[in-house]
Amino acid sequence: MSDTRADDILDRLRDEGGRVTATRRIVIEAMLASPSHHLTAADVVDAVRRTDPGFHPSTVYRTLDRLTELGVVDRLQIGSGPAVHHLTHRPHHHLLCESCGAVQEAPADLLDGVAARLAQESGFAINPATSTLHGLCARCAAAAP
Amino acid sequence: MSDTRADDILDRLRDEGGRVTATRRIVIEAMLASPSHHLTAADVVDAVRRTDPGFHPSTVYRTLDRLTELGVVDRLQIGSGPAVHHLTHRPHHHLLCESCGAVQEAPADLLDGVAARLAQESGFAINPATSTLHGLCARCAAAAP
DNA sequence: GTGTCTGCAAACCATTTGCACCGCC
DNA sequence: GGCGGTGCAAATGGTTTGCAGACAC
Repeated sequence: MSDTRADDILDRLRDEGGRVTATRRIVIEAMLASPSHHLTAADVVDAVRRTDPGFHPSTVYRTLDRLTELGVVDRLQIGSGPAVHHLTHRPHHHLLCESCGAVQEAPADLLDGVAARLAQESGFAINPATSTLHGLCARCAAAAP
Repeated sequence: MSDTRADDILDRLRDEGGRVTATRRIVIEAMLASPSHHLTAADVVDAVRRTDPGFHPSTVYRTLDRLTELGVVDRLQIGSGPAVHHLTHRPHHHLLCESCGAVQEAPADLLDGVAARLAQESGFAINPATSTLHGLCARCAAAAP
């Protein structure tokens, strides 16, 4: 169940010297329960307020910061808009549609060849978790010329 | 000379129905003269104010918008910070170092294979001009474990 | 009890917008 | 002279911070 998963995360948090609070449990459970896998801070606030109205944005930002530090959450800056977050799972890349704003996942090995080439040619080491390719999703590409 | 290049750009601007003003000439010349190829709006304001103190940020934003629309300038959102701009030249990708913030250019054909694979597998069409790969530059990768 | 979290308000930064005036075409 | 550009101030949106009280450990 997701409770188990939430507990695992909270245990990790405690192991790292963090404190397990009702607030944090609610945030993590909201993220686990969310149908979308790419939540803005505002999305999290909305979701959490269903359980606990009077919840404050700054708390979400601080909680997400902490969870990101901990490696439990990935934060992703897409375009100039708000950052999106998701619980860490298997590694993957992201594709952002510049027309409709949708984020989709791409296979983790997508950039392996590119990474090898870059490492050799320039020593640059790609970070798959935060490298987002921009472009047009299939739907929008079909709609545009 | 850069004057020639500035004139070319201003001519294109006029051809598209825009107006050639002293202000815009100054902005373009400042970008041509800048040692860095990746300028934030604030950088442009600073550069322009050396020629014309009392210059206003909103004008820079509007001018950069117009030039971006025109295809003369590329705008690039790197991380959560301010957007950077450069005059359009040969197509290329960008590499952002997540440690030191440096932006470097990568060969235009870097993602050709990836683009072909994505197009085939999911119909997603990469936009090379705005796709920035994140990671660690050679210097920072060597410094970190 | 002590150090971390939280609520709250205020500050922050990059960017956008509304409005009146100015000046290119 | 008409429309697009500019100066200016104020608003916006996302995020961060300072402080005082609350709570996990």
